[in-house]
Amino acid sequence: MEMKELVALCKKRGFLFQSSEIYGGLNGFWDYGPLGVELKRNVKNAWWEDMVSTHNEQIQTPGAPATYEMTGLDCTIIMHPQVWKCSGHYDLFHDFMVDCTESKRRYRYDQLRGRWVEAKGQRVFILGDPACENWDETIQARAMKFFNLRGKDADQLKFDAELLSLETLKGEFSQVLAPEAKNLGSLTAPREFNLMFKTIVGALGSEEDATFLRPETAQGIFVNFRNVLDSTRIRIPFGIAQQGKSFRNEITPRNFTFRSREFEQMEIEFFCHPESSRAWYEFWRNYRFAWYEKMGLASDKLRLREHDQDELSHYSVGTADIEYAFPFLPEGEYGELEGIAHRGDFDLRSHTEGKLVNRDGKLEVELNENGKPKHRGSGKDLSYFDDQTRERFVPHVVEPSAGADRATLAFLCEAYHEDEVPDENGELTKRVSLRFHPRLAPIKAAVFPLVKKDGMPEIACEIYGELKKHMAVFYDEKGAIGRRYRRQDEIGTPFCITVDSQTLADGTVTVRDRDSLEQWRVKKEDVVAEIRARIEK
RNA sequence: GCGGGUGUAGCUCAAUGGUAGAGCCAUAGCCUUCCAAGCUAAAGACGAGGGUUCGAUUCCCUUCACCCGCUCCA
Repeated sequence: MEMKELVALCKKRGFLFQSSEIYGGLNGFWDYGPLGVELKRNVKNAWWEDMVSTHNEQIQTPGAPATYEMTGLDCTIIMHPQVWKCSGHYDLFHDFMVDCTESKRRYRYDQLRGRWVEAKGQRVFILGDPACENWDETIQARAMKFFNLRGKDADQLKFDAELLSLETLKGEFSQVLAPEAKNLGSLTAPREFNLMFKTIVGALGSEEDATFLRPETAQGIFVNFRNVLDSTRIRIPFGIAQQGKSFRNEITPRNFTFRSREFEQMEIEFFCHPESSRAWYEFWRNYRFAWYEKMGLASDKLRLREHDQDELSHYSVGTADIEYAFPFLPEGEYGELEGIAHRGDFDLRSHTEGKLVNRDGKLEVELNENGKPKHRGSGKDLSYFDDQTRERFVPHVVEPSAGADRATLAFLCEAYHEDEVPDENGELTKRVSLRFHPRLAPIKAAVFPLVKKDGMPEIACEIYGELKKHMAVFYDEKGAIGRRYRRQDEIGTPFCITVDSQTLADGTVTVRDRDSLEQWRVKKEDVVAEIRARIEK
């Protein structure tokens, strides 16, 4: 399937529109249409039901190390600015970048390193490529080339001993050779890329009142950890779930809704004893993977990828991504649906003590030049006291963090299906159907009178009314029956119910299955029970 | 943010420095007894802004969006 076809279908049938389309659109923002909103809500509801509201804390979930409790929260998008300083986002999301006007490449300012070198009476600062494996070798080779020296003349190069960050040059780049440039001074001054959306609280607010739209929902859970403990009788191990919008000022939004600037997350922060955190991490990783399979993603397009040690965030003991082979990615590549991160006690401790950094494998408060905490914590005790063991500890956190829009997009991609169906003359014609899991389908059933006479519309309307009390249903009496079936196939309606002449004789109607095209007869008063049973199956 | 490409109706495609045309889809009606049939009617577009011109969808500039590659991706 080409991504183009899916994008076209999404627009044609009202799943997704470009935001502000009549004004030309806005890069990185998308609107859900009448069917899209139902689909996405079904995805979010399935997640919430399966993870939170139908979770039974009295029974040990298969694969779980123990029984556990689940509860929820809904926190604000704008939070106290200190939240983002202690979480690390403030520092991490303020990247300074330099552009090379010669090679048209962009580099992270803090990642560029080089050495001063003198030869032929000229002193220049030569940068290595941030991706290179050996800085000294790379810089040596580039210096030889720049000064046009042969191998035997290598001793003419006089290097300063130290490998220096570009930051030490304080913006004076006229003698700098950029990593892929041939001439000196091709780098622009460092420019700030703010990945968090900034806004001002208060009508007369100034820059000092600047706040940020949250770049993740997780922090709302951490800062409310104490509130949840104190207002409920919940005991560790337990999880707090939250769904909601987050915002990241992505440099390059791309690939339909996959990387959007405004997106919705479905996150769980799971709190447990440090000693069992590894086991819980493994449980959540497998449990969440199985959920996507259960909801219909093909296992050969899904992948569970453990991050390498050097890829891990500084506070994480382990992270795994659940990835899906999106059709817009090259063959063999996968895109992230959900990350399951072991976050240790980084978050709770940061919000108590101040922003932490990893020093030789130990988390310590990051200090500023005066030896004071760089970002002060709340000072509030976020530890946990276990009455059974009389032990006090800071819980460790396992975080399954999913993208609601990415999951919705994956379900759309997976559902898209083309096949051939015989028309009324027995000739094969192309059919497009969206094979959603019935729980996710925006419309669960459609009701048709076969023809618009003999009282069939009245009976169909009656069945429609009964179904409508329980689910999203569609009624259609317009046009040929085949056309009505096709329309429902294209929006993924799993069942079509048709009133025909036999209904008038024996009170049964036909139920048609979207995928197999099979039809069977059901008493009209049993239709609601029949459809509900099949959706829940 | 850089380079290349593309913007005409919901979709596919025309034509034109002087009233923008068709097919499909969708809409309403007729007809129709199970998988996009037929007939009728009505509806629908030059991405946006500016310039040149008597007149610009067409020529020029800017901008926006999308696609591909690079960059970025907590």
